[in-house]
Amino acid sequence: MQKNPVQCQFVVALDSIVGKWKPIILYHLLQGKPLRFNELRRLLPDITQRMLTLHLRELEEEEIVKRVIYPQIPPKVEYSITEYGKSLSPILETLHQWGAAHLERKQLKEAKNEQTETD
Amino acid sequence: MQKNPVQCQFVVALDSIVGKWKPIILYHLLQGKPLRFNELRRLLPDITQRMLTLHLRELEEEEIVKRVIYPQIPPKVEYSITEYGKSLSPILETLHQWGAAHLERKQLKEAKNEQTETD
DNA sequence: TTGTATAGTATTAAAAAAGGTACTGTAATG
DNA sequence: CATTACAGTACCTTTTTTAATACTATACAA
Repeated sequence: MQKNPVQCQFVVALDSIVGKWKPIILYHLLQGKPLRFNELRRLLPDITQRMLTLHLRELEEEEIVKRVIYPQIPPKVEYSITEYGKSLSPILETLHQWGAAHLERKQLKEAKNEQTETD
Repeated sequence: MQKNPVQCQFVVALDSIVGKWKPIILYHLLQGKPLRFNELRRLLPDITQRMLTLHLRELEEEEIVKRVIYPQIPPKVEYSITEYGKSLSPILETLHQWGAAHLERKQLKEAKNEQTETD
């Protein structure tokens, strides 16, 4: 990892939200309702337990996500967004909007290409 | 890559700016001045030619960066941000701000820990 | 007694990303 | 004549990320 100070702020921010599953985990947790481990699994049908664990640990480490263990059997663990984590909301929002526009643009272009090909 | 529609917009947006060097390449190009290949290399002292080429190609593919070849010898190629690429500006800006705050927070916390340890 | 649900861990394998080094061709410079 | 600048490409290795599978413990239900 380059130690370039200019890059740092971007990288720091991106590290917190990048990862194959982090954006969607955050998306769900930002809805506000705490979610249990298996609830998250069901919301991300293709994630493996290992990957979910790893990403949640990273998010917890950065105090973006809070992990609460209820000492019961069978075990219960709830994950929720922290106040600090909520500050990511504008970033996610901006990304989502840009992504949507980007997709639309791509699709328009593809449609145009198909048209000129059949002309 | 998960084909989850909820994740798509995030992933699409992130793909355009994520990569070990993309944010800093974009940062420099967003200054407005077109940059030559080797100028970029000098600005990113640790990047290899190969990595710079690959990232620039990806950015070009997405029409975020424009590549102009001047048929001279020695060759001259200029990279610049496109109008479309400029639309990434708010994302980068938001990320940069959040990253700066996140770093500050981390440093404050470390300082606090050191203090309590020496108490 | 077998199976289910819970929230994971451990181990190994595969795939993707990044890095390192050498090499191209042409012209100008020392 | 050797070196430098330019903008890369080709080939190979290392590192990182992701995936797959099996396993843990406990309690409850059929």
